[in-house]
Amino acid sequence: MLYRATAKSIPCTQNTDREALHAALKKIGVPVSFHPSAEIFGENEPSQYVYDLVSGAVQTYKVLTDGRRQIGTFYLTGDIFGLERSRSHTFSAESITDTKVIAIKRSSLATLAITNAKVARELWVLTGTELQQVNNHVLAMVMTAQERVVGFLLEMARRSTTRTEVDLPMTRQDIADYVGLRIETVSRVFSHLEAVGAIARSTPRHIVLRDASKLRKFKSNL
Amino acid sequence: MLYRATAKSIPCTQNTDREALHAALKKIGVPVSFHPSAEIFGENEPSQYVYDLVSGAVQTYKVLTDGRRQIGTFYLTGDIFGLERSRSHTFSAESITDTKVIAIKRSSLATLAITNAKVARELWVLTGTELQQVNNHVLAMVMTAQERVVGFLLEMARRSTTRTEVDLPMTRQDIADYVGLRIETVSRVFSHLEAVGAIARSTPRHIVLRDASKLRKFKSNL
DNA sequence: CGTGCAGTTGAGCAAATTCAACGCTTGTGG
DNA sequence: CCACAAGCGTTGAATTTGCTCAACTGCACG
Repeated sequence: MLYRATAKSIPCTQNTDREALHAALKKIGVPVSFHPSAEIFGENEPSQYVYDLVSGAVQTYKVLTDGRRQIGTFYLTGDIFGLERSRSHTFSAESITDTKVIAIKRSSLATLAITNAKVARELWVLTGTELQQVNNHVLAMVMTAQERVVGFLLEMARRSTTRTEVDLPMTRQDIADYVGLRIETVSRVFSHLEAVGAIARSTPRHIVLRDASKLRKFKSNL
Repeated sequence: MLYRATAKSIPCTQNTDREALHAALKKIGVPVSFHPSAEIFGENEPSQYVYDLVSGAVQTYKVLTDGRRQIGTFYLTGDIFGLERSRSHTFSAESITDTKVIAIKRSSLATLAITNAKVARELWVLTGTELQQVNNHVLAMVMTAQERVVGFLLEMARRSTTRTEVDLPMTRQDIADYVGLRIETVSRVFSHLEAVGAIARSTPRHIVLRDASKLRKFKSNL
């Protein structure tokens, strides 16, 4: 299994370190599979495992008392999730598609981190990257509907292999709950982006970025 | 100088650990003072120091290309800020009021963390708490204007010594830029809260929580 | 005593939500 | 194989929320 490089934007850490981490985790973890919409862990559950996402897609979320749902993060192939300081998870996690992970016991990981300094630092980098992403999420939340959806699309494209085509594993509802909009608003933005020729849709889930520069103009901020 | 306990909600760490950290930082750091609105560090500057806030108030922020400003966090007495994984700061930091800090060289802190395991863990706890707070910030951003402002007030009250009275060090603009609303909207919510008897204002900055349960009803979520 | 800044308030407007209907695809049972 | 129900996505019209623009107050400072 070859892992996609996900930490290219962090200059102080080589991709090789990340790949070394994946390799190390593979040795001490066990493979687990999930069907779509399966709960991987629940909010407030003790956080016993860390997960290395081999294939598929996962989202973390919280359900508010008014029934609304906020999605914290989408994780794609090569991402590591469930790594939390606190004893219990602050979000729930569920598979979006058919998903394969390597589940690593926290205790095993702690042992590994002690013996392997590179692994320890890579885990530290990982949480730092997570913090940075959540900060960006806050920034996204003050943008207009268009900017949020475009930002989401560009982010997904950046994380995809092709960079110009995106296969969205999640529903419109998931996207809406991620960017903090209603499902209809997300749909309208998609339609508008297609109408002005910025994107094309073969199916609702398969998006082609026809004009990335035009797309970026819709999301000039930051 | 006695430090206020800020980590009461984290059961696995005693306040004594936090106080030990403050004491240790005081030994290896140097005291620095700032006038109001002074830049403590800038976005993208190399992060050379970590700061222990002795008195006053500090905010971190980012300025977007459209001129708007997003405030990341408000730091009050006893908080530690500037602790970042990356080589350079992702936010700017400025003093809100007259402010005294202990500035600790990153390198000194690293040395200390190696020799003192308790300090090392406390720093880890610190960043974890930060991540949790930013996650809460994302949640806040999908709430209504009232819920955001009430949430902000309750949070400030929780961090204050009295719990029922708040002396806001920041302007309405700062609050607005924190919760992602316009200054007028923030002002209107304050006025409304006062009209229904949930709060009282002697000056615009001094808020008395007259009816905390009524206040909490405005912010039922989470 | 005027000037400037912080905060408040009002009226009209724009953006996103709400409510509702409808199309497309998929899967299931007759 | 077709009928039909269910889920996902899209679209339209009315409504609501928060924003924009504007005026005005109170206070601090020169």
